[in-house]
Amino acid sequence: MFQYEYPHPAVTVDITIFTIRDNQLKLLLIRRALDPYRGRWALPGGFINMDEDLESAARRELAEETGLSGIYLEQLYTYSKPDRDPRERVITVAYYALIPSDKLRLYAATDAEAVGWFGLEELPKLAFDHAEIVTTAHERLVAKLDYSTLGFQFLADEFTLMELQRVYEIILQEELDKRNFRKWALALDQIEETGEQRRDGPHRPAKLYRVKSPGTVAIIK
Amino acid sequence: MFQYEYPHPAVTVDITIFTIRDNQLKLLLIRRALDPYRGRWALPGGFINMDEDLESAARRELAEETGLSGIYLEQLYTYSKPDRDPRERVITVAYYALIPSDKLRLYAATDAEAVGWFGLEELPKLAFDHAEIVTTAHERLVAKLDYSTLGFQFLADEFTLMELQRVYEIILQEELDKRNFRKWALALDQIEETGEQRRDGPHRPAKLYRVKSPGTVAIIK
DNA sequence: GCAAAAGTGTTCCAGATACACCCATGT
DNA sequence: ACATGGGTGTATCTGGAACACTTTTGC
Repeated sequence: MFQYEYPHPAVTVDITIFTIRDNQLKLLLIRRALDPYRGRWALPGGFINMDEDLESAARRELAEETGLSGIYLEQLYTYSKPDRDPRERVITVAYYALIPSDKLRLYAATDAEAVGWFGLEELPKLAFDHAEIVTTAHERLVAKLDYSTLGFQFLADEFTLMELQRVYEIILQEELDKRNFRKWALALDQIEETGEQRRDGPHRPAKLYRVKSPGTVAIIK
Repeated sequence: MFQYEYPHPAVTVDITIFTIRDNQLKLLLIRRALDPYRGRWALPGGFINMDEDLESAARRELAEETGLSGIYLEQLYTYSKPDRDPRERVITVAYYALIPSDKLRLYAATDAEAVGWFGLEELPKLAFDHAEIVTTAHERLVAKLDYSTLGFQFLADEFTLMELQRVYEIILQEELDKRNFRKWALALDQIEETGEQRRDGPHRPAKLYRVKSPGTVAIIK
C-alpha cells in the first residue's frame, strides 16, 4: 500500500506503433484480456514504474510487444480527461514509434489475448480514448513527413529510392513523380549510395542507398 | 490520506508565459517561497486537482498568476526524470501561453514571494528542470511562428502592421523588410482593416487591423 | 526480343527576396 | 518647413511541379 497526503493520478504510457506492410500504413493493436474494455482492441501501453522516465517506460512496452529496441520513438501528447479510465484517474502520455518493415516480428504480451496489425482505414472500435490518440499520431506523422526525414525510419538499413518513394506515397496517400521525388531525396544530402545493387526480377537492378546518420531524424527546409 | 495498491507519481503543470514588452520577448517567473528551491525563480505551476484535466489546471494557474483568461495556451511536453523533484516523484506537463502586451497585469500568487518578467537573455538560475522547459518552449514558439499565425496572439484586438512586424522581428531576432512583410501578412487572409486609424505622434496615422477569427491560430503554407 | 522496373533533364510557374521613394501628420 | 514613422510596386531569384524516353535485366 502506498499513501499520499493528496490524491495522485495513475500515469500510463500508450504507444501508437506504425509500420508499412502490404503497401499500407498499419498500426499495432492488442486485444485486452482484462477489464475494463475486456476484448476490445487498444494501443499497447501500461503503467510506469517509479524509477523510470516516460520514454524508458515506452521503450519497455515497445520491447514487450514487439521484441524490438533501438526504434524511433517520440512523445506525442498527454491525455488527461478525468473520466478517461473508469477504474481511477489515469493520465496517459502517448508516444508514437516507427518500425522498419523488415524488423516486424510479434511477441504475445502477457496481458493481451491477441496482437495484430491494422490498416488505418480498417481500425476496430478502440478502448478508452485511443481512437483520438491514433488520429493525433497519424496527423503528426503526415505533418512531420514534410519537414523531416521521419519517413526514412520505415526502411531497412539499405533501400532503393523506389522503396523510399513508396513509403511517402503510402503515407501521403498520393502518387509522386519519380524524377521530382529522386531529385528532392538526393538534394536532402541525407542518404548516400552503398555501391551495391539489388537485382530483383526481370528488369534493371536498383542502386542501394543508406542514410548517412542512421537513427537521427533531421529537420529539413 | 489517499492509498493506492501501486505507487503513483504526483502530477503538476508548469507554464511558460510569454509576452512582448519593452521591445523584448519576456517570460513570467515567480520566486519560490517554499522549499525545495526556496528563493529561486521558477515557472508558475502547481499540482493538478483530481477533477480537472491538464489544460484546465494550466488555465487555473495562469489565472492565479496573471488574472487573465481566454489566453492562447498549448501543451508543450511532459517531463518525467525520476529525480527532477527532490520531494517525491513528480511528473510535470508543461504548457506555454502567449499574452497580448496590452493585457499585462500581475497578481501576487499565494505561494510566491515575487513575480517578474524576464527577458530570455537575462534569465536567473531556475528551479528544477525549468531551464530545459523554457528552452523547449522558446524553440517551439520560434518554429511555430513560421507556419502559423501564433504571432498574432501577442497583439491587442486592434493593431497596426508595424506592431505586427515588431512582434516578428523581436521573436525572430532579425530585421524584416517592411514591404515584403506587409505583402505576406495581408496575403495570409487572416486580418482585415477596421477602418479606424491610430494617430500617434508627428507622422502619418497608421491603419488599424483586426484578426478575422480571433482566438484561433491558423496553420499556414 | 519482350516485358518490367530503374534511371535520367528541361521547361514553367509561383512565391520569396531585394530594393527606394512619397505621404500624412505634429510641432 | 522639417522631422517622424506610415505606406506603396517592380524586377529578380529560387524551389516546386509537370512531363517522356532510354537502360538493364530475366525469361
